[in-house]
Amino acid sequence: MSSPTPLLANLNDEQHEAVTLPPRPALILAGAGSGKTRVLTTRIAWLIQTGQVSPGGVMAVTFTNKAAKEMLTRLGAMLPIPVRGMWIGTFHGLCNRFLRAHWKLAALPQGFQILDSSDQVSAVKRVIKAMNLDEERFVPKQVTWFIAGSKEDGLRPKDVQARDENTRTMIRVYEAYEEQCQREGVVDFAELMLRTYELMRDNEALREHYQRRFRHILVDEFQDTNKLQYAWLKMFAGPQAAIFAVGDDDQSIYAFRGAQVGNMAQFEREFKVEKVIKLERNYRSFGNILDSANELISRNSRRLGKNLRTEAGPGEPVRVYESTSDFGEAQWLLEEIQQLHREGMPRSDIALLYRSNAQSRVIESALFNAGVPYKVYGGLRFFERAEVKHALSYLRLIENPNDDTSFLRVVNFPTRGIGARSVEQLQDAARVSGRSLCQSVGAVTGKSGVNLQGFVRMVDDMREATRGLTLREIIEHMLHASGLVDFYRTDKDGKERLENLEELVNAAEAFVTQEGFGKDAVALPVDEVAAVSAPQTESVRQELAAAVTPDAETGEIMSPLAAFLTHASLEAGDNQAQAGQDAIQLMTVHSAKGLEFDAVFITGLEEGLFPHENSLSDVDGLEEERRLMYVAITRARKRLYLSFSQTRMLHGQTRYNVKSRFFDELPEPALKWITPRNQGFGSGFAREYQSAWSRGSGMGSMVGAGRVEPRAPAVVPRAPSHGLRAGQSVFHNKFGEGVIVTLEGSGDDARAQVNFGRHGTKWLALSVAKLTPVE
DNA sequence: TTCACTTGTTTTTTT
DNA sequence: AACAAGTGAA
Repeated sequence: MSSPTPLLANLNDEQHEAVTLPPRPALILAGAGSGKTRVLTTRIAWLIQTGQVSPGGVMAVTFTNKAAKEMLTRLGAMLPIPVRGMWIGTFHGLCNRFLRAHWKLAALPQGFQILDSSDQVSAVKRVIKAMNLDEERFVPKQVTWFIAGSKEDGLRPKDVQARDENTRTMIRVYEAYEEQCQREGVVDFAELMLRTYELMRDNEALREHYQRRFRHILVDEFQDTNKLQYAWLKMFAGPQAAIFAVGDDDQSIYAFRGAQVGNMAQFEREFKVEKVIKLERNYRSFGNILDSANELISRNSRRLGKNLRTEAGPGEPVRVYESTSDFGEAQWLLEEIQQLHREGMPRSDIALLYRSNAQSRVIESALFNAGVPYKVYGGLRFFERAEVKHALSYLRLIENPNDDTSFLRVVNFPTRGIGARSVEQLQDAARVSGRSLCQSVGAVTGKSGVNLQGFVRMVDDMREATRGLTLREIIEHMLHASGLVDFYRTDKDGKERLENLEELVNAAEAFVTQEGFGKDAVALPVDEVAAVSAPQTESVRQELAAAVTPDAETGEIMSPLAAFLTHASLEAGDNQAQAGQDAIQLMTVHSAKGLEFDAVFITGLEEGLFPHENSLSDVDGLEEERRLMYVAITRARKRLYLSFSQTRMLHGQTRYNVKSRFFDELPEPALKWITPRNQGFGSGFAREYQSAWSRGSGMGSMVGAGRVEPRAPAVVPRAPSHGLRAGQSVFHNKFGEGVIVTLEGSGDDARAQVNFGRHGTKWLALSVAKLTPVE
């Protein structure tokens, strides 16, 4: 290195090597907490600063808006020059950009709108209804899943293999759904990707243009890419671009939605990556935490292989706590948290993680009752709230009256005497004429027809009245003219909803001022024209120029309203924007990915819950659960707590659980089983004991081995004639030790449901099976 | 058309 | 337990 750049000053050797790799396909295996984002952004800055590429020649793709924003922010701090013309964004955001510029070639209307997942389900539902199919057999959600899955495999209806009658029908639905979307001028998320991919594939001039342009393509979280995204990247990269893929196969936790970890190995092979660089030095956690993570994940097969190390020393042990009930677990969490907070740890540096959302309830009530501020992630997001979706539907109808999804959503909300019957008539009429609902209102006779026409006129009036107004004024007018404001004002719990509608106005205002609306839609084609004005393909230049030709009527390239609606679908808003007070962080393990905290509590570590019972059937499922656990562990900086409970309320009934197998996969020396404290609520009931049962499977490193006392179950079940009770530990010759979950029947019919941990939960006839009580 | 009641469902989630 | 979706009566 002739002149050391300050950019690279604080990188370790591995990072340095990754950042300064020659412009060839590269694969970086970046462990948790190894400075992945840093490498990614420094690489971009370095490439630009050393003049190897102009900002316009860089594309950087992420999965979430958050990651994209973070990358932009960090880059902004590194580079003095504004990063204009760089394509940094999510896969879908970049596709949106692309399709806004090439809408004509993509056969889309200029103002095409994007369906979010719930819109998509209701659109599919309509197709299923229109085709007179049985909704029991063809569940809209599942069919939607099928369609999205097909698209993510790059398959159009004609390409999908019709293995059986069922699939054949779903393909017909897929086909009809596509027609419907095209007719209504809407696209779903997968369509954004597929449409972009196909246009690149089929249009040589465009392909050459973009392939020549992007010299460097950087991909974050590569392990989460699906088949289509992989093909998409290949299409944009062409033969000469350098793809810089960063990922961690051990953190692949989205296989259930189509992510293919195999893409990493495939990439290595297909792009002839000479040397895979591993970032294994961890800057986040102490040794005991990392040892636990390493040991656990080593149980997975088919890994690319990677071991995290730290120079921070072992730190504190990983604390393990067993509780008799989920309630007790929550109490313990509460006390532990308060202790940490008293010791000076900010609440926002403490995370409570769980496998599934339903588990948050108990914890929430414990925190709530104690008056501890907390924040739950993963609830309804802003743009997904019913009242906001209603408002957005009106706005969409102003923009595009043929958007039937929106039409149906609000045609009778607030109620205006248009019931199911009227809507059905209207849909029939529309089907016959092949036109949109809005265009078909004239065909419905009688009182229904009058009401329907009244609705359409109302929307038309809105469109007329808001012409030329600012975005804020448009929304305010719509809120009143639609009757939404009046409706929620009289509604008994409409106050909060009204506030959300007010918030929508603010969001729009912020969108216009801060973002500079339609940044993606407008500025980029303009940039694109500039970028290609030189010796590029003339046809592409013309195409791009056409895309930025203003609308003859309004003079706008894309209306602020259309741009805002796009923004609303592509970026659903924060999960729950509770004011910035210092609060405990509650979230699922999935949503914790990418975050880090001083103290992390992983709760509900029970067989059937974590690992989840639905994942136990196959090896892949279990390995994904293990990766999930790995992700959870590696979120912790200083302290890690693991907890489980013998009983838990689930779906309204008490379940008896066995501790998670993951405990057997952690290094004993790193763990410390902590003694239950006096819980301090009432006498006789809630004192917790270490049960003999829990010590069964070889956890030799128990501390304080002397205090084995008979367990006092939280709720003492009645003892029937066979002498067994729910919650009791039993031994079975074949399945080993288990816990009785439920008992049914009596005499010869008596049956027991027993949870045998890794052997699963079984129903056993007591007259046949020999169950020996263990105590 | 609407309201009250019954029934069924319940992993993880971004765009 | 909690919520959505469906059903039946006014």
